[in-house]
Amino acid sequence: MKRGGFRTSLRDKIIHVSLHLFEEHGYHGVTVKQIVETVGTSKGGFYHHFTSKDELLFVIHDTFITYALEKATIANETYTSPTLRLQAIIKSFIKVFDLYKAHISVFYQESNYLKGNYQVSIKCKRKQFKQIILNVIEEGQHTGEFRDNISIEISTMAILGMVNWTYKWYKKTGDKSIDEIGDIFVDIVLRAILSNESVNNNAYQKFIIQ
Amino acid sequence: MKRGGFRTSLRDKIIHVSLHLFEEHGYHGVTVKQIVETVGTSKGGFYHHFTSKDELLFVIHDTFITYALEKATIANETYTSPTLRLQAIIKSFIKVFDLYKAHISVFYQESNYLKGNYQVSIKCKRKQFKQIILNVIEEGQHTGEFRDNISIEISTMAILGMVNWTYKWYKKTGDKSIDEIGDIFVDIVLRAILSNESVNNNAYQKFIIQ
DNA sequence: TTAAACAGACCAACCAGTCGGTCTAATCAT
DNA sequence: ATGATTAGACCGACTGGTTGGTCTGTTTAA
Repeated sequence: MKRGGFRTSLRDKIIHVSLHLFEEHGYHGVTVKQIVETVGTSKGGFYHHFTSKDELLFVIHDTFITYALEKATIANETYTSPTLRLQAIIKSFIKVFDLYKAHISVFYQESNYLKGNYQVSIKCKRKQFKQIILNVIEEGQHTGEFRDNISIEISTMAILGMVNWTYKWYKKTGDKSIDEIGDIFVDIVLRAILSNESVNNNAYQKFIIQ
Repeated sequence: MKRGGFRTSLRDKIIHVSLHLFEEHGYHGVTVKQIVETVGTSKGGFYHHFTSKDELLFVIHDTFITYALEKATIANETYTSPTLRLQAIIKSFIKVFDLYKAHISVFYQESNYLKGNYQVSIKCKRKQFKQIILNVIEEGQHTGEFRDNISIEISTMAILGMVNWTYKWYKKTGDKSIDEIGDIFVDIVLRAILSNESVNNNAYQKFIIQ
């Protein structure tokens, strides 16, 4: 049976199991022996599908960041105004948490253990993601939708921080859904960076309350 | 010569060196051998001052969180209005980054490797810190300074995320000083959560521009 | 028959922590 | 003042257990 076949392959099982083990105990807190025992396979099975434990860590990183980047790009291309774009990006990104919570946890906690080309590849995609937000804010300042008396760079990092940090506390069983959280984040961000003119227009109400 | 003497003790040297090694390579990426070689001491010297590598990690965590907690408490006690309090807390916290950037990096990247009582002790202080912000926002909503149509919990996490994330990107050599960054953060947060009445009062201008 | 999928014993390297010993400087007895 | 005593600071070879990874062999499916 080839990779991507109609039955879950051992490869996928290993990723799935490792993900949750890494999330709980950290990359270094989990041994390959533990992984194969939990999966119900052997060292041979593991190393048939992965060249190293490092590669497994990379795959986990890559699946998440690739997905997030794709969603952000789509959100960016779907809308034309910076306000709508920023809103869509934030909401699409926060939604990723429902799907990839475990990936993200591992991503932010273990990314500095990635080695060589693995690290280079991931860092590049991270940069692209940040750049998307940065561009939107810059554009919004030019069109006058966003106030321009605030640093683009710092605003971007503030937004990224606010959203990224969610991995530390978000739980599916919490009393706020990821959609509600996303709405609040959009509210906070837009209130903070929209220009006074935009706020006075219906623009603000329209986008926030939707 | 006793600990805390007028010359930097070996203990302090070990902490200082480990800090920067951990920051760059992660706790698991640094061996005790590397530490003692960099310091210019020996295994014996290391284990004379620390019972384990774990304890060293704990000490690093503890010095930072204890300091941050103390500063937040002071900021909280110095002012009476929630707006001023929140402003002071954010600014005091962001200032900690200048002093303890390395500690904070290690803190957020390795805290889940702390074991047993070490972990319990740190988690407790983290909770206290979060609670301080939570209380301020709650109080602000009661006094009417902050708008009350926004979740206290999510607002708190948004603020914490925005500020905490700074450890990922802040550099002393960057073109924004930590003070400027703090001011922007305060601006963003207050714009986002002040009630419309507060904004219309001079309160807003007064506090932001100071 | 063949090639991929998997099993599991095995290994070399590594690493946190130990332990007997040395050095140094302060304290004390004479 | 000076030799004896002592305690803390520090040294570094060594160890016991662990870990990522290998290798040879077996099963399975086409």
